[in-house]
Amino acid sequence: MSKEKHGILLIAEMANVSIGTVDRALHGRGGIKESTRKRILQIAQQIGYSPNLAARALSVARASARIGVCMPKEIRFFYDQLWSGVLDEARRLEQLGIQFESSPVRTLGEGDEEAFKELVESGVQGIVLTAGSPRELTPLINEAEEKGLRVVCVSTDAPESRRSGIVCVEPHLNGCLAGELMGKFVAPGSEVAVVAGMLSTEDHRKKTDGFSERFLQYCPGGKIASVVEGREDEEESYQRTSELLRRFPTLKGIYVNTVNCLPVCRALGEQGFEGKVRLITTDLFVEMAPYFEKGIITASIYQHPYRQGQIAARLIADNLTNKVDIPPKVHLSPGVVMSTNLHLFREMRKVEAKAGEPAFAGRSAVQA
Amino acid sequence: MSKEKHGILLIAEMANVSIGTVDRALHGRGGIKESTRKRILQIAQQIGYSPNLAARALSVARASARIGVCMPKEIRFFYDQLWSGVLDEARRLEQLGIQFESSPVRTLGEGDEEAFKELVESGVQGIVLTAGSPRELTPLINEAEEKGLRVVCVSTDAPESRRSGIVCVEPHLNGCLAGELMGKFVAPGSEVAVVAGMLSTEDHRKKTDGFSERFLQYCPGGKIASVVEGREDEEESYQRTSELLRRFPTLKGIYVNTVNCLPVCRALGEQGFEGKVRLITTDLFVEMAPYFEKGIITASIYQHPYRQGQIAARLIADNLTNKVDIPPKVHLSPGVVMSTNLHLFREMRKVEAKAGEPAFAGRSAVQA
DNA sequence: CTGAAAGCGCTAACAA
DNA sequence: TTGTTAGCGCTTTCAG
Repeated sequence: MSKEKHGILLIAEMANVSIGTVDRALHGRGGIKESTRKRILQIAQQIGYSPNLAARALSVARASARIGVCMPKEIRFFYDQLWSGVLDEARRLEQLGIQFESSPVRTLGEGDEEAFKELVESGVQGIVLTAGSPRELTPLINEAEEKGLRVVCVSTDAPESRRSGIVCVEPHLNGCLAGELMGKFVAPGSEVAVVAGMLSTEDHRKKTDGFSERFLQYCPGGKIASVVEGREDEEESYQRTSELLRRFPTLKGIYVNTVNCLPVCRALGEQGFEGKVRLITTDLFVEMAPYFEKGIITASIYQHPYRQGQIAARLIADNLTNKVDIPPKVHLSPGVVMSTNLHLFREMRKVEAKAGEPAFAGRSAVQA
Repeated sequence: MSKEKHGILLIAEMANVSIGTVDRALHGRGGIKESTRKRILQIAQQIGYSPNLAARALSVARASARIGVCMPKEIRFFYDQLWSGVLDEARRLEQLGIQFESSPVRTLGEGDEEAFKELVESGVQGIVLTAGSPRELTPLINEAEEKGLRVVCVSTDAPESRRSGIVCVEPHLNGCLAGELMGKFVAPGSEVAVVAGMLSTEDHRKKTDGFSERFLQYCPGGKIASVVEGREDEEESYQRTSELLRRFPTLKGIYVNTVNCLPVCRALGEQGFEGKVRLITTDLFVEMAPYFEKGIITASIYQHPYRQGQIAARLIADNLTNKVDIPPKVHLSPGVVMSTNLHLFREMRKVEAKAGEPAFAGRSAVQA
């Protein structure tokens, strides 16, 4: 048993030819009689042949494909998860001879043009990109695509460009979900507020719009009392929230559509609003945990950063190795984090101090 | 150029040993002097060695790991998604020379012992299993594990067995999440009810318990008015729900913890309870869509069947090819389906008829 | 037009 | 304790 032949060799035997000939048939190379090629393809079809990519990669020695990654290298929040997703997937794809190359940027939108250019010049065939400055990147992306590179945006889009695909949770939908939830959490006729980052940011505006739209739909007689800008600043967010609570003492809910929710939690807690105001936040990181437990955060809208990274990497790899079309849009459904399921998210895992281990002790993580 | 030596061979030459020795050092295998191991690791470190994964995959996949799949072949609901997850992943893993073999059972727990035995006898090295009849399967699983097979349960567990791992959404947690949601949806002091399949089923009982526990915690003064058994029967579920609504006209919420929710929806709709009773269901399939839109279903707890399948397949494959440990438990966080994000779930996708295409033009799907 | 054979880097079984 | 060697499945070159 288990002595069965495989792949190309099997086909060769079935067709009574050598593996060289099979190879020629399979690759449409010249120097083969049309009839034998037909016969061979026939057989391949029939046994459902599919090539062993590892073997191929090994044989051609050069990587069968190189993929570049251009994403923010921030170590906290969201982007670390996004990277994990890409890297975990990269590790598996390396077994197929696909190489990944990274050209990280410091923070979203900071120097991403240079980083992108660098990748293009290094000759990669595909790029995973968080488009921090879409306007500036668009021409570069178009140029790259023209040259035959596949560009897949992840998390942050460059919608006007001709990128091959985008993997994200739509901001508008993100807001909508928060709105629906809020609408169902609070009593009809309630007043709620939104704490955004900066409304000038496309992303935050869309979330705010989505929220308002859906909230009003699901909360009869409800009202958006105010939309304040926290400007991504700790202190400012805290102040503005406090002010908000003073101005609208009967407020029933707050939606924070940026990652910067801790100041809001603090304000809510210190001023005795816990339990009185439903707080819906965005994204997830360890520091939020205590606020879930105290009941200050009612729910958070989770964007699956790890999965986004994973999917983006896969899309490009599949396209490059198997010619699978890249779907123009992959829109994930956001998750809902509540105190019950909080501990199941990757972000809540204790960072286990992992002693340096030989690079080769292959390990691969699984997302939860 | 390019005539340079690489990898393990390079190290071997630098250390004046054979590649065999290098391999031993790198893998912490026995039978090597501590001093030479040190020296070799030293060098590896220094030249920044990283293994050629393609080569490794090729070398190790020689025994062509074979993995068996034993899951219900039901074409609707949940299990079709579970299969998709496994099969999509299988397709990718086949590129690494891993073979999958299936031994489907008709419905959960029906003839799974035979199916399982068959797989074991066919000589697979790992099995993905939905343990429909855990009691009966346990000895078989133990026997298999004893022989060195890796058994990973998915979705339905055999907790008493020595299976290598389980991938699932915990039923208890499932109920808890529903309970927390319900507790936050309805006003304090509300009465709600549970429609279970059969309380004799472990799974349904745990869900019911979780729900009660959390609901009472999050809804001050709340009460579980009744727990009825639908017994997985259309008509019976309908009748019992109607009766329930008659007996408790002020009911504020219902939690259906089985897939069989349509009769409940019907009852609710026909008797004019839409909007008055918050309905939380379990799982997702197309026929539920209209009820979301009409506002009859407020939310559904989603168990990510596709992902469960995917992960289970990966765990075994990683273990077999890369010796990665199988985590004893992978507990996914259930998703929350609401009308806003409904359309983003796989279950809602139109089934596209795909014409047959060359087997080797590999295609692979991506989950959303 | 077709066959034979040499690797690609790594693992594992067997020798020494 | 270490070295040698036979593959893994595929590409590619060189002979027929």
